Amino acid sequence: MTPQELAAQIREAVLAAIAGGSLLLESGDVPAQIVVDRPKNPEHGDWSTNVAMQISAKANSNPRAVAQILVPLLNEIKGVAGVDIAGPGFINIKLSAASQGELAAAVVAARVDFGRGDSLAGRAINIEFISANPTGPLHLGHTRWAAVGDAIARVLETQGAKVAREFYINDRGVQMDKFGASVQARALGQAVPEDGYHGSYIDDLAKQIVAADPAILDLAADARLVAFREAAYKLQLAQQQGVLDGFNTHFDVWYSERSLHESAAVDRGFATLREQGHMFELDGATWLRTTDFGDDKDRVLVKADGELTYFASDTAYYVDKRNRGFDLCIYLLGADHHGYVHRLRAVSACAGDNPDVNIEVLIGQMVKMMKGGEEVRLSKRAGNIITLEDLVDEVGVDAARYSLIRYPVDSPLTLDLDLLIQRTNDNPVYYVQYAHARIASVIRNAADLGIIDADSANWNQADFDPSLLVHEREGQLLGLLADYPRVVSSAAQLREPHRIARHLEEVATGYHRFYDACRVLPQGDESATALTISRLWLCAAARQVIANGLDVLGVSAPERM
RNA sequence: GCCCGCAUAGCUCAGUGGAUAGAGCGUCUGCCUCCGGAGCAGAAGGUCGUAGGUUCGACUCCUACUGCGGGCACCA
Repeated sequence: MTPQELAAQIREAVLAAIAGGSLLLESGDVPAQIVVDRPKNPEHGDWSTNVAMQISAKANSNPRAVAQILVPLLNEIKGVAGVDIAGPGFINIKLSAASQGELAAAVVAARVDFGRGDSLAGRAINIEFISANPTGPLHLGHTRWAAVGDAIARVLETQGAKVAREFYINDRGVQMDKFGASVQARALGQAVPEDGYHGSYIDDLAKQIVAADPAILDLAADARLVAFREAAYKLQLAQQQGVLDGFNTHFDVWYSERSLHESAAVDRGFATLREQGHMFELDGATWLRTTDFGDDKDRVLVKADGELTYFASDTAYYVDKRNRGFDLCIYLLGADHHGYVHRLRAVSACAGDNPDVNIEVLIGQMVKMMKGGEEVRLSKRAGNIITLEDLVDEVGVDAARYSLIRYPVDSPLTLDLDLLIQRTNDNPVYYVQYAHARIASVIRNAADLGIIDADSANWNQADFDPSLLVHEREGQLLGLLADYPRVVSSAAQLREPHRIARHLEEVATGYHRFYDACRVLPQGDESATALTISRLWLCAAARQVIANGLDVLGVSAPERM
């Protein structure tokens, strides 16, 4: 029995108590979702519910008295082995081994679908992240979003949402010109302007461009600058795309700011805002009255000199996303952009949308890196850039992704490179992957011994007797596996994939503890028993949950390490 | 000045109103004739920044304060 099924049965019991007159309550007062949690203390049973405390006030009673009424009804539920009242009114439920163990077969049968749900079915979600200028390599802040943004997209997809990962290419404006001028300067053997780009990658780009087209040096000055800018742009964008591909982060849409302007999307965006009545003229400029919707000042769209602001692009871009059919636009921004939250929400409102429904802005705090006990300073314009590739070269894609994902993004993150470089269980990704590889090894050995087929898809469920899984640590492991779908669902709802990583670490611990206490395969001249088979089912279920969870994080689940 | 985030063990950090606040690292102590020791078991280590409030119940929600990080543009 899954906790979801148990919750539904508890709800039935409460409704039955109301119908029978023992609880003086309207059926509408019963929460739609009964909370069923795993108690921290195993002595408190397999599952626990606080429903008695939730409804006691409305029933004009106290929680323990309500619990007393419910206990006999809960005892009637098939698969429930015991019900206790504890503390202020918790109801602790113990399941029979058979009922709890059935879950292993359910997991093995569901395979990659275990943990998926439909709470976001039918939603079209656009999630925009990284959106770096194509003027340099991706740095650590981008890398955090590459890992977390992709993981959020994957988590949303587990709940049935149709998700588009989108990268907004800031390929318009003075930064591009500075970039082109910097590359050109290096190609001509000149010093890069003070406010230009200084990394050694600028020299590399210059060399590549000249090597591919030596005639570029003979162009007239104006044309040459443009040629360098465009050539460097193409190379740098391709470099970012290649790096993200290797990082297992694949975008569905690469949206160029230039194309936004070329496609008249800006005009369409302005038309929408004008219809809604929030644009106005002042001092020769065109403004959006974002203060109507909580911004602290109104924002300029068109400057007095006729130039569009960057904010105009942002505004048009939002309207364009909505016109492309997305009912929710998620933005992942760095902490240095947090001032944008109010104005982006105001844009949504000015366009006639509901900011609480159609837009969501998540802010990721800074990533710091320590090396040799000192902070490594990050600077995009200075040479000393810590890039995505640097991190991956040092620790690999899996460890890089995992160590960035396992923390919530709203607190600053300090990565200790010296620790991450060590391939030890200082980095929990190895701990989780090790559990997966260990299970794979056990099942491989079982197949080699002829006990069972190597592929759990071919196992016969009739051989599996869940009632044999009576060991305390088998029960704890089953409980952790049963809780996985709820963890995924809340991770999706809260846009917090780190919850999955943390749960996988618990599952890995649960498996290692089980493995330590419960011998799976026969030893010496013993032969396989029904218990051997049942434990192999539990192993396969644990392996499936770890594999599914790692997949949501975009991290590999190795058969061997 | 205003806005956003954070403050939990020596360190790095989990903890979506619930029971005795957890993990890893570090320190100390145990467990390999046998399925992967990248493992397991145990010890020590906490006024959850401070003060109020809401609640049957607060690390969690609200208010103020203190400290730390980041941000304020007709820049991009």
